Amino acid sequence: MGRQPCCDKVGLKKGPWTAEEDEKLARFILQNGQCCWRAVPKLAGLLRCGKSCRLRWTNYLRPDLKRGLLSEAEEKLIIDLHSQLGNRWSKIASQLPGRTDNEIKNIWNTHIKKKLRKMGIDPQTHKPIAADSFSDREFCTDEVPMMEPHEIVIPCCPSATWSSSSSSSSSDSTVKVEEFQLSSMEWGEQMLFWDADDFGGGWEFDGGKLQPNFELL
DNA sequence: AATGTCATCAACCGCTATCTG
DNA sequence: GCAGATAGCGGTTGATGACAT
Repeated sequence: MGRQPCCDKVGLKKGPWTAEEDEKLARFILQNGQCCWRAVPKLAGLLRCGKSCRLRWTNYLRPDLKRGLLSEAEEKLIIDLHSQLGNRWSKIASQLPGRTDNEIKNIWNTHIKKKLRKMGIDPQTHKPIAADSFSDREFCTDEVPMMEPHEIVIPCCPSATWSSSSSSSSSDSTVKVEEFQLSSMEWGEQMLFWDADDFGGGWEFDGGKLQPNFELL
């Protein structure tokens, strides 16, 4: 028998969303709220499966989404949470208002992993990579010295401060940054970012096209 | 200018968890 | 308790743009 596919694949559109589709979906959700994703495409007049609609809304159309680069504090929080939670992206995302699990996953895989490796930290275990195996190419996590999770410290930029929303910060970490030669970290890289408070608004329909009306205050 | 390579990110796929009858 | 339906999650892929040669 086998389970039914999440949606009838025949005649359904795949691939990138058009502005028109975005408008239909956003308008529908804003008017009716989020419920019963399976029914959404039909009711909103979309040739997409409910799953695709949910993803599009969650990752792109939601008005409360932050856009732009991550702040240093957000990046540190992600690293900290990842050391505690592992690849539980949705759990991590729930601690970062305005960020999606997909976004965090992408940022982790493209930026943070590299940064940690560069720092000599294994991104999966959050443990220092053994000196001989740390040759900026291939890493063997089996050879790293054992270290308890509570001993891990996320090196931080001296000027960085935790926002009040960073409830689960690593403030109780005890290992000195210098012990792992991490003091020359690159956290100081200039990162421009927009804070949620920098925006006033969300989406609006302008001339039949869905437009973000985020205005820098 | 043309081509190749790499980085990024939106979107899809398949699996699991949860809900409902 | 069971089975089917649905939602949600995490891994992976593919399109695209930026950069290097």
